[in-house]
Amino acid sequence: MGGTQSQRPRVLGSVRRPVTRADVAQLAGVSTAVVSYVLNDGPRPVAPRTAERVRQAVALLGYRPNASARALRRGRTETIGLILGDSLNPLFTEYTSQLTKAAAMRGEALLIRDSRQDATVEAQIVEQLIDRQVDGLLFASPYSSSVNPHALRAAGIPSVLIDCPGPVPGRLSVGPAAQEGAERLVDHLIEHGRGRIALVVGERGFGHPDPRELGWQFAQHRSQLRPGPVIRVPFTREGGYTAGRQLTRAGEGVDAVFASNDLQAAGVLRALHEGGARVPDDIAVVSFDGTRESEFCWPPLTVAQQDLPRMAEVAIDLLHSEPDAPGRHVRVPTTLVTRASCGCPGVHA
Amino acid sequence: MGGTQSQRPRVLGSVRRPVTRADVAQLAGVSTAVVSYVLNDGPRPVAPRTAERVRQAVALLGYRPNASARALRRGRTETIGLILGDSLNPLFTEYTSQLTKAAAMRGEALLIRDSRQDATVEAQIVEQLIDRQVDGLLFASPYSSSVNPHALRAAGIPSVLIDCPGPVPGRLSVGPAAQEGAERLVDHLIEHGRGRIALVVGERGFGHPDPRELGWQFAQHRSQLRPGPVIRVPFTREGGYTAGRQLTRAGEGVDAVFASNDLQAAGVLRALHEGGARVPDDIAVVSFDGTRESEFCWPPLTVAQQDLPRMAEVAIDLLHSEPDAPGRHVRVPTTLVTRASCGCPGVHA
DNA sequence: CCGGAAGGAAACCCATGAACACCCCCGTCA
DNA sequence: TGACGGGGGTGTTCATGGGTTTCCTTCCGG
Repeated sequence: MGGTQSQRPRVLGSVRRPVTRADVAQLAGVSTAVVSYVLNDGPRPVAPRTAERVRQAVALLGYRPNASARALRRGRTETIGLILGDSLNPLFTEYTSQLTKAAAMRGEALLIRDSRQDATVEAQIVEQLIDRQVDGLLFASPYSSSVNPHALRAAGIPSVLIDCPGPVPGRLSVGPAAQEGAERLVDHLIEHGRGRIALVVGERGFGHPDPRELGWQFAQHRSQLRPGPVIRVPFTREGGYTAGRQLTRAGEGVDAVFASNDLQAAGVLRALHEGGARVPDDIAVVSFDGTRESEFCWPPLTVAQQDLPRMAEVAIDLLHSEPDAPGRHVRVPTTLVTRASCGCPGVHA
Repeated sequence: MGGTQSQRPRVLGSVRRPVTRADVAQLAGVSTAVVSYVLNDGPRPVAPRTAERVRQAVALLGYRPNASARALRRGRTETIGLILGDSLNPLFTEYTSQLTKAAAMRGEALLIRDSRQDATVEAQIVEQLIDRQVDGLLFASPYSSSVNPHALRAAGIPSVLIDCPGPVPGRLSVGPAAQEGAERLVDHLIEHGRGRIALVVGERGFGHPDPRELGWQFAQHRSQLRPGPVIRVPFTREGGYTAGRQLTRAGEGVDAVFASNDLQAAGVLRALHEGGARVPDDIAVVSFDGTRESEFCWPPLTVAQQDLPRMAEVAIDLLHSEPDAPGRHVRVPTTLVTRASCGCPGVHA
C-alpha cells in the first residue's frame, strides 16, 4: 500500500518500528533463542522464571511474531489455496464458509480464487498460489482432476478434490453420496404418485457416469417406470430456466422435475411459473444441494441436502493426511429434506 | 502439511530442493543481485545481454521467487484481509468475487473471514490477519467502524469500509447511493399507483440515519403520501419471512413492500405466497441490492441494483491511496432494474 | 588519469533451532 | 576429606531460509 516500512514517517520520539523478538529478548534480558523457545513451547525447556519474564516482555511490548519470517524459516505458511469453478454458486459459498471454519481450527487461512471453469485460468491461478507457498490446495472445479496432479506432486503440495463425484486414481477427494441421494429423491416422487420425471443436468454431467443421473435412472427402473426426458443445460439459473421453458413447451406429460442442483432448480421454477404451470400440483420440482436459497424458493424446494460441515472437515483432514498416501475418496451421505415443491401430502408450505 | 521441507525424502540423484535465486545466478554466471535486478526491473539497469542470460536461466530452471522471503524483505505480502459480517449473504458473495478480481489486477490476494457480526470474533480475526502481515483490511461488517481504527493506525495498516451507509470521520469508505436508490424505487411504486408502502429494514438499520429509510420517507413525503408501516427484522431471509407474515396478518391495506435487501425480500415473498397474497397484483415487492438471486425469485424482483464491480474497484483504489489521507466516502449510484414484482405495466415476468 | 557503466560482496529483513558454553551439583576415588 | 570428572539443566551463539538493496570494486573508453 502507500506507505512502506522504510519510508514510514518518524513520529517524534516514537519511531514506529515494529517490535521484533530482539526487542523482547532485550527487555527480558535473554537471548532471542529463548524467546523463540518460550513462544513455541520447545524444543527445549526454559526455566519457569525466565519464561515468565519473556511472557511479560511479550505482553508489555505487544509483540507478535512476523508471519513472513516464520514462514520463510519453517517452509510452511499455514495457508491453503481454494480454487472454485463458480464462486457465485451458493453451494460453494456455503462450502467455503465451512472450509474456512475447518481450516481456522488448525490455524490455517484460505486463499480463494475463481477459475470460472476455464482450464487456462485455473492453471494460472494454481501457479500463483504455489508462488505464494500455499501448504495445500483444494479444488472444486471440473478441470482440477486433469491439469495439475504431476506439477503438484513435484512441488510437494498436497491437494484434495472437493465436490467430487467419485474416486479419481491416485488422488484424494470428497463428495456427496450423490447416487443414493438422487435415488431417494426420485423414490420420494414416485411414492407420491409422480410417474414421469424429467432430469435436468449439466451438459457434461458430474463425471462419467454421473451419479445423479444413475440414481435417477435406477429409481425409475426399480419402479418399472419409463425414464423421463433428460435435458442438458449449464449448471446455472439461466440453464435451469432454459430447461424449464423447454418442459413447459414440450408438454410431454412430465409431472416432476429433478434438477441436479439448486441453481438449475431456481431457473426451472421461474420458467414453470411463467409458463403458468402450478407447482407442485401440475408438476413437482426437487433438487440436489439444499443451499439456504432452496428453502426460500417458491414453493420451497424438496432437496437432497449435502452435509457441508462434514465434507469440509473431511476435506481439511484429507489435506493433512500422509503426503504419500494412496488415492482415496470419501462419500458423505445427503439428507432428504421435504418441503412443498414435491407436493407430498403432509408438507404444508 | 504432513511432509515438511526438511524431512522430504531424498530421491537418489535428485534432492528435490526448490530452485533459488542462487541457482539461477550460478547458471547465468552472475551474482544474485543481478538476478534480482532483472526480475524486478530495477532499481538499477542491467546490460541487455546479461539480462537475457538471466531470463534464460530462469526459464530453464523454472525458477519462481519465494513469496515469503520477498515479503519478509519488502515488508509487504501483497495480501489483503477482507472481513465480512455475513459471508453467506449473496450480496457479499458477489462483492467478494469482484474484490478478488480487482485485487488480482494488482497482484494481490484476499484472505477472507466471517465475523458473524460478533465484535469479539471480529477483533480476533483482525488480530490474526495483522499477524499474517496483511497489507490492508477491508471491512463489510457493522462493527468495523467502532473497534479497530486506532490499533490499525498504530500498526500502519490501511483500511476501507465496504458497503458503508455514509461518511465516517477519519475513515475511508465506499457505499451505494442508497437514499437516491430507495427514492427511485419508491417513486416507481408510487408512479404506478401504489399508495401504502411498507418498509422492511434491519433492527438497527444501516447507520443513523439509515439512507434507505430516508429515501423511503422522502419519496412518500414528496408525493404527499401517508408513510406506510416500518417493520424491523434481521437482515436475513428468515427476518423477511417474519416481516411478511406480519404484513399478511395485519392487512393494513399495504399494497407494496420495500425490503432493504434481497435476503429480506426473499423471505417476504415466501410469506406473502403462503398467506395467499398475489404478487404483484395484491401487493408489490421491491428491494435493494440486485443480486443474481433477485432475478430468479418469484416473481422476479424489481430492485435498486448496486454496482459491485465499480464499488470493488473503488474500495481497492482507496486502500492504495495516501496512507495519511483524510477520511473520505465514495457513493456509487445504483441502477433501477424493473422486473415483474412491482407490477408496473410493460414488464412481463 | 578520470568518469561512468556494470556487476559483486555483503548487510539486512526476522524467526528458528542445532551446536556449543556454562554452572552447579553429585559421585567417585585417592 | 578434597580434587576431579560427569551430566543435567539453562542459556547463548550463530548458521540458515531466500530475496533485496546499499555500497564497493572492476574495467572500459576517453
